[in-house]
Amino acid sequence: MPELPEVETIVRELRQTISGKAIASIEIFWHKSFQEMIDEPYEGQTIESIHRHGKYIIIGLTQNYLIVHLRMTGQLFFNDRGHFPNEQHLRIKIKFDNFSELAFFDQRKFGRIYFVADPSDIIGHVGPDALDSGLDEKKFSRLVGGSKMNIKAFLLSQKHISGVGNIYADESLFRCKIHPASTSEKIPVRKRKELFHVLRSVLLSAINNMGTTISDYRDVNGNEGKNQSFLEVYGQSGTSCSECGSIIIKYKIAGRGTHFCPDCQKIY
DNA sequence: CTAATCACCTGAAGGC
DNA sequence: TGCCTTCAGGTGATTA
Repeated sequence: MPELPEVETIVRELRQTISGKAIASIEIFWHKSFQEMIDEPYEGQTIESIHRHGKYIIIGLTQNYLIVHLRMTGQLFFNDRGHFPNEQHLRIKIKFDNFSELAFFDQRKFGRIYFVADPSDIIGHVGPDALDSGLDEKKFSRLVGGSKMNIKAFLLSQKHISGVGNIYADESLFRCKIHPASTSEKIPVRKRKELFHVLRSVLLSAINNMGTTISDYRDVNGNEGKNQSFLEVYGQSGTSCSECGSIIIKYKIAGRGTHFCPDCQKIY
């Protein structure tokens, strides 16, 4: 479900809702969802910081960390009433004082919350965040030029650049007029740099729109995003391309449903 | 290094 | 209505 803009939206809301709160207890309803990597007490530890790296949420506690990955259908909801109207798919509750709590719902059970001493235990192998201030067009171009993967697979692999998933990969490649099956290293330097800027602008405007809700994504308050009405290719197969009028098509590239305009997007 | 396939899970949608 | 197949915003392991 969530890619960088959805996770960023959640992180910003978590800062508003749970910063400074002390953990009273954690209730686990699906054991695999909670990976306790260290034998330390989390009770009494306070939420000191909340950050994001790619699609991972890093919650800094007094001594240790909670790392959250929502995978396909994970959701984090905050409330201060002590219960939810519908608790189907509820996997974990992090309870604070005075009945407030952060709940992790996850229909497909792929998501995880890890309790660790060091975030790099979980995200050490993850590449730079797509919005990392240390990443520039030159570094991005060099990363793309060093890969023989097709560009769709390159963007989806989190080890080169992290945070990009299926929706924003397709949208960025469309806006850049690059065919998703293009070999990364064959894309001209000029186009690689253009892709860097287009990718960032696609991600930033999705953040401004509070993320994209296709089916499951909701923010911490249960609200849907607004970015889905601005998609040009994702989920648009059969409609006409906004640039040339050709029919947007969908087929499997890099093992994923991939949407693009067969006429606008050039293959390298 | 890259590519393909399976695995992890549940539920919605489409074909018959 | 019911059964069967396919697909879904992710990623890690395994096997060519």
